[in-house]
Amino acid sequence: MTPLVHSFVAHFGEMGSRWGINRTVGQIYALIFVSPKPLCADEIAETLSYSRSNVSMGLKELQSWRLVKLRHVAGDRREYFDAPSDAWEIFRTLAEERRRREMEPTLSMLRSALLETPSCEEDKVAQERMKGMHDLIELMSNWFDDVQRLDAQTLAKLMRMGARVQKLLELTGQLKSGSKE
Amino acid sequence: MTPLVHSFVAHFGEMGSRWGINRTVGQIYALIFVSPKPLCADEIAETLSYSRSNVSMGLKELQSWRLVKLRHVAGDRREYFDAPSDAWEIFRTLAEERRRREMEPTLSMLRSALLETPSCEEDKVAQERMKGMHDLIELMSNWFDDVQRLDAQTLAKLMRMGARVQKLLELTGQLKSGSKE
DNA sequence: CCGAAATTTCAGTATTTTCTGAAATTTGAT
DNA sequence: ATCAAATTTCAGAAAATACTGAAATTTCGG
Repeated sequence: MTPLVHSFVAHFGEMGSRWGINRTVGQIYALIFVSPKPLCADEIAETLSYSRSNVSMGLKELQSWRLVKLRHVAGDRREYFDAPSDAWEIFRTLAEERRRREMEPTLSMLRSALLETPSCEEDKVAQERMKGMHDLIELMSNWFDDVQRLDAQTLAKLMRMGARVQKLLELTGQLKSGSKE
Repeated sequence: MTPLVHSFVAHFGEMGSRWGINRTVGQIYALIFVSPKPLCADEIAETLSYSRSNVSMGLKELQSWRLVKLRHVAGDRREYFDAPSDAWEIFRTLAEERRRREMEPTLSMLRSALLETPSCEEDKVAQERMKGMHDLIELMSNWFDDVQRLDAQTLAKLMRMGARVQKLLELTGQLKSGSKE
């Protein structure tokens, strides 16, 4: 590993724990991400000094997140892995997986809590707060879904506009109300 | 704790670990969030059956995330805590803190990696990938910054528009190119 | 400024998570 | 079908993290 790659890999290892993934998984991903060619488990285990079985588990985890893809090399029985190199694609995948793993379970918990009949004043207040949380998460979940469908270029354009979108919104608001009158 | 509150608290405890926070911290937050009045550390420790010192640490953590606010009750020396109940405000705070804790360190690591002179072909490829990641994170970071300044109402409107924003963008694109010709 | 009430710190323990190595299973070329 | 190469599983060891209780510190009413 070159010093450049080493510092990238180390950073992802440390960051991993702030996310839900552990150090090993973070490092494996970083290594695959910057590698010019697909890597096999043995190469990864060797480079990072982890046991073969630990790497096997890490790769399973990364596959479950759809962050790495399995490749086959002609005339080689081993499994090779590479990562999509397009940052947008990675972001989409991550957003989608997180929605599935974090937002959806929370939404369903909130929905069933909101169906309960509050048994006291305390529960009434609790439900109000939960309603606010539910509505926001649902809104964001749907938004993700919509945005997921935009192509990278449009998405980038939108982001670069940033707060200026507000101006656009005001403008269309005026057009609408203008047409009504 | 009523059964309703209990299930909410339990869910946050479990979810906590998918985030970077632990079970205790997740539960403390959930309890404060749905409580109709500010709570003091003793009440929290009692309700959740955690030691007083554990609750103290958890509250410190939540304060560092700016998810709970310290309150004082007249004629009572104890510290009471409550949580902003506006879901949008919470989302903003979280986005801001995560940017600070996750995006900024990564950006600075990437920036210094990109300043290095690549020592081999492998490093060249690595830098290309890092560049893609850097640019996306920077774009998102700036976008967060912009969006942070919009009021809740505008933000909600934007989200509800979802993918239809694209139409708006196409429209303005036409207006612009139209005015040039 | 005293002292009781409250909070924080921290060393040690408990629990959880990660990691390994050996054994079991799967895979695919012959 | 065979069997060696490759992958996976899993029980237990190692490491990291969370939690407690006692002691230290801070805080504020008097």
